[in-house]
Amino acid sequence: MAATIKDVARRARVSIASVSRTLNNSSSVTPNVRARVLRAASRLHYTPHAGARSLIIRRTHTIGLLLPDIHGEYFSELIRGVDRAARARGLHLLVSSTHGNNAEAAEALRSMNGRVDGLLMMSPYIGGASLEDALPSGLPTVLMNTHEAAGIGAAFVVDDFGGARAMTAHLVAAGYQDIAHIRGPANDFQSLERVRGYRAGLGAGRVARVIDGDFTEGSGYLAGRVLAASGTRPQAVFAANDMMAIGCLFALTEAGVRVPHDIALAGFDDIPLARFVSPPLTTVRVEVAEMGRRALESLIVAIADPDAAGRSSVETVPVELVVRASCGAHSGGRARCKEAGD
Amino acid sequence: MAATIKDVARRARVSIASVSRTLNNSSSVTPNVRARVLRAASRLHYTPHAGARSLIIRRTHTIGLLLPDIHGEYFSELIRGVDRAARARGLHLLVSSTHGNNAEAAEALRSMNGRVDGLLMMSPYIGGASLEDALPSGLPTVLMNTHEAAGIGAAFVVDDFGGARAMTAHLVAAGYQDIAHIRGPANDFQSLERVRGYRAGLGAGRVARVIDGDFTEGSGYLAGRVLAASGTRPQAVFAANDMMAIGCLFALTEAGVRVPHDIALAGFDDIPLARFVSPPLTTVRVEVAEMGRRALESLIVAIADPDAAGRSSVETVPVELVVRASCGAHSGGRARCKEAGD
DNA sequence: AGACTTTCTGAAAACGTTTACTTGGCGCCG
DNA sequence: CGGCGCCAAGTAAACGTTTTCAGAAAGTCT
Repeated sequence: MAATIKDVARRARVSIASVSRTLNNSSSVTPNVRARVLRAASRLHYTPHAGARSLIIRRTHTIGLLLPDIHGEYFSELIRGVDRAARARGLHLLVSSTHGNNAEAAEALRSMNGRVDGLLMMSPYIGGASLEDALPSGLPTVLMNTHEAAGIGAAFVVDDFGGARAMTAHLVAAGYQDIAHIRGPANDFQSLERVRGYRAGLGAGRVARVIDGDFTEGSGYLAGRVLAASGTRPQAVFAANDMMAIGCLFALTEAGVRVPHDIALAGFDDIPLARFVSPPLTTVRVEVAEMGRRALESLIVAIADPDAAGRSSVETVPVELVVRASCGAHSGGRARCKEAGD
Repeated sequence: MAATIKDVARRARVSIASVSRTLNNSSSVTPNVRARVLRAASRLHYTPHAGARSLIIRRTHTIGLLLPDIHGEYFSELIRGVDRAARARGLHLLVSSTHGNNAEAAEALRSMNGRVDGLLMMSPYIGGASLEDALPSGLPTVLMNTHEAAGIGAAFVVDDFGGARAMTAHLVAAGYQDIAHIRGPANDFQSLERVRGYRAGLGAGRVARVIDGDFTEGSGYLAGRVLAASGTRPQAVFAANDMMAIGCLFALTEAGVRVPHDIALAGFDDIPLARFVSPPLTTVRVEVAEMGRRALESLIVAIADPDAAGRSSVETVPVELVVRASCGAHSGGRARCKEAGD
């Protein structure tokens, strides 16, 4: 159906080589030939077949983006950062999500081979077959938040441990004795790091109290219900991500437990939503869009210089404590506390 | 670097045809040959080159997704809907954003030719060159919320007019006389439809009051500031999308104007965030993920049956009024009623 | 005016697959 | 015992490009 370069050549009464040359103005062609080709191409609505083209020039101008999920504000932000950087470079994005399933991830990897110039992957999932051998060999790859970071290529990992420790320490410093933690899934690298940070931040005297969750709002809600009904309600709750913190906030509010008056609350990630809930959520800011941008830049240099790709540098992405009203330790004591406005 | 089918063939001492046959188990091969091929393939870490493969089988198992932007909850939801449906069908997604720039869109379209089996496009931008002739001919396409919907293929358009009219009518029925509208950008199809719906919903007696915006939270904030400072403050504000409504809400709250007590507020889209702000936002629900899913399904049938693609059916996606506290007309009459939903 | 250089164009190979066609070996039946 | 069909495996064409190489035409210099 679609016109090929042959059709254009035939119509312009030239060889396909001349068509190619005019369209890429690679080497000089006679004005006459050029005009004929251009006219034929536009008449036929000719659009080069990018697949065939990339087969021979060995460049697709596409990079693969493999994420555990593409839903939610966290990944949306990440994609945004990657997309901006990619578009600035004239690159396209082939996205895929693995849903924590390593077999699916391997399958996605296979089908990306020959379709992308490089790969940006985030795979915090732990367990199952290693990803390393599923990776098409020779494909430049940059990892994000992946525990197998070493040995593949460049990698960026968020300072989950440091952030969680700092947040816990902050709550401790604010005077809370009994601080609970709603954790993420057990097979998630970041989740583990945050638990570790929480434990480290508690210090020696305090006892850890960890509630299971899975990073979803629903699991946070459940945890909140349990906490509200519990006889031994903690003084503060630190959720391993913002969505769980928000779910928890809803459960608490519903149960008549006021945040931060009755219980302090904190999250992790600083998703855009965090500042919109009431009270605004104290959290740990992760510049996830920025991480995406940097990861892409790093991938680009790895693509340009495949030899140096061996140096597997792991870069830590810093995080920042964002203190808002929900933890009760807010400096200014903002007037916009909505929980009183019933 | 990466091994090709030839390398496998050489190592297994068979022809490349036999390799292909074993790997796709298309026709029967001797157990002996089969074993040799499999062993060689795994030894060499062979992964088929998807680009070359799709060149000859004329199928990429990828669909292109072209959106004005990929940022924000609205598009995130849309992508989610498309992604789920695509992954259920074993398809990949090649995403691109146009940022309201039709030239960029045309460029993106060109480079998608030969890389995708079909195209899912949302292009509410009005003006500039028509998209119709930028479309690679013969590429199955499904449009969403695009004013040029006719003549290209199947299309889905949200009932922006109906939703806006219903919302305005709701505010009128709630007793508000003076209802302002914060509109979206002037060159956006949906934006225009919503203004039109607003005007229709006002009815005969009332006078329209339209404030300019551009669908961003910032523009809503500005509008809110203007309104709060205005001597003739309206009784209700209907923003053309939720993000502007939320920006407006912040400006109003900051200026000490209470919502809904002093002024009613409503948005459009029902993004996830809408129910989290306080007061929860009255809005018009658009099942945007569902639209994405349906659009993809529709695209799949168009791909499978390219002949019938000519029937350019335009399907209207229904919307639904979601009344929460921010418009002051909530059933219970009090602001604290929490709207259920997920 | 002849040889040499320059410039443009076309033929053909290459990219990595799939697949139609061909070959050759083997058993079966007449 | 010879032809016939069958089946496995190999050869080569095809997909739509880019690019190298060679050839031809034209211009330039002595």
